Amino acid sequence: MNEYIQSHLDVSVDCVVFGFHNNKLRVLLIEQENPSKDSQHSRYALPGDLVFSDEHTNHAAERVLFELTSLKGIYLEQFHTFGDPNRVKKEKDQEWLKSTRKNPDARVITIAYYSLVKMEDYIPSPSSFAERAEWKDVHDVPELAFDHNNILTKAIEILRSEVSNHKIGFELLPQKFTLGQLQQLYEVILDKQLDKRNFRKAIKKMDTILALEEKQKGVLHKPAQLFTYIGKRKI
Amino acid sequence: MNEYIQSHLDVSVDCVVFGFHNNKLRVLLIEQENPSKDSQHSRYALPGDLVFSDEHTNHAAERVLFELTSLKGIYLEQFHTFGDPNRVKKEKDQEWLKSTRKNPDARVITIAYYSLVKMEDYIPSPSSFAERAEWKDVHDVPELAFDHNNILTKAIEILRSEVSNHKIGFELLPQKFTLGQLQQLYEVILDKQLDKRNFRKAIKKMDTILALEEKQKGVLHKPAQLFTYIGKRKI
DNA sequence: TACAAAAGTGTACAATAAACACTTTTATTT
DNA sequence: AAATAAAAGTGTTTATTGTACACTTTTGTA
Repeated sequence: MNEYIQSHLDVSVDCVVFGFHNNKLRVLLIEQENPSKDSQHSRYALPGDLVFSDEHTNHAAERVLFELTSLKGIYLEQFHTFGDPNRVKKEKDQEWLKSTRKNPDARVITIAYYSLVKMEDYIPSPSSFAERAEWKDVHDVPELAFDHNNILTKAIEILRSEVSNHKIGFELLPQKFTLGQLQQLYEVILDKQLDKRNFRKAIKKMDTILALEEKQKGVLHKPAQLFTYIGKRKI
Repeated sequence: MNEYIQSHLDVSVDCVVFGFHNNKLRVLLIEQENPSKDSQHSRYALPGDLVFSDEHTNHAAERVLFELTSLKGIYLEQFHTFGDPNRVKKEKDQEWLKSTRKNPDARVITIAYYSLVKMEDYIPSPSSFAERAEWKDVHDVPELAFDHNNILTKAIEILRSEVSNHKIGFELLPQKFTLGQLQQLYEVILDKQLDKRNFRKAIKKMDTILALEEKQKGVLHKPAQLFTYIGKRKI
């Protein structure tokens, strides 16, 4: 029988949390506390940390997100596990790990989760090793720690395919929204223009979108009717 | 900062390998070697084992499958990671682990992979702790070790949705196949009847299916034209 | 030569997707 | 009060795709 070298193998979770504001798709990043207090070395990362040995990985994702950003009770959906043995071996990664992890040399397998949140409802505030927690435009994401740029890319891919099927997306908007807002959200996520009439036809056919007896106020044009999403939350 | 209790957390891979024969969808199972040599206690499982600390998890899946079944060079696609801390804590699971693992009490997170193979090309033969390796009809799968019945269920779900989109499936058939065989395969996987004319219309529209200048031989009815799949292998 | 077994083939109808332009309503400005 | 700006709101036509449906052909065997 083989001998399994199991020392120094850790498991983490990373969370890709999407929001939408000012017509931009945003992702929640933290700035990792700078061990040497040399601000040159602090950098952005997805919120993520090690899984406790006795907790469900799904629970770990929720807990870690809360610990780093104070966002509470966010449902996260697992989408991929990243298992490259060298995914945390870059020099900068090692430097940071040495100052924070018990076994900085350990190889880390990470399970990635994603979520969509209404930015109005969740104001992140940093804690634990996060110096800052902030929403960044997905088009304006800097180089991230570890392989987090990869993870984000894969999350966006999945977000797009789910939005195309009208499975998710409403979670990013306020409870009451206009069809114009919903279309803009779709256009930003899918990165293409959609036909207004066809879009509205499709949305109105869905039985999970309810027209309210209420109109937009305080806009300098014809006020739009408000709608709400009454389907079961998928994300 | 939290103290991470990282002792006794292992990571494994489990492989769901599908085959097709005699008009049945089959899955490759191993029979775990019986530690007490009391044949009452041996049982079926998906091929799976711990990941080495320095190997890519994708590589681990391929290696483990080879070690347990001798199937070589099979591309496996990751589909889900199972992270319940109690997924190997049933009495029977513990009993088996005690006789084979260095840290039998360790919680084990498993990354599940699936693959489709031509049964004609791959004849499994057991090794390592596998007493036997055999193809079982998916409708006739016994109670499996750990949470492997769950894992299999999820794999079948994914297989169905990919086959519905004509993304995969051809990998289960011999290199040269008839449209009748392909339709039967689809019907078995999707568990529903398909219309022959509509099915053929759809398949012939695909540019990855090539009609050969060759006919079936030795059948006691009108021999069918043979086709082949020339698309890139997805699985 | 007739029988069994599966191969092979087309059309009509329904549903869905895609292209496309003008009128309406409100708040603000002059 | 009238003109303007800004986005809301609304239908029809055409193309594409999906679905339902039944008979003839070809081979090997009896």
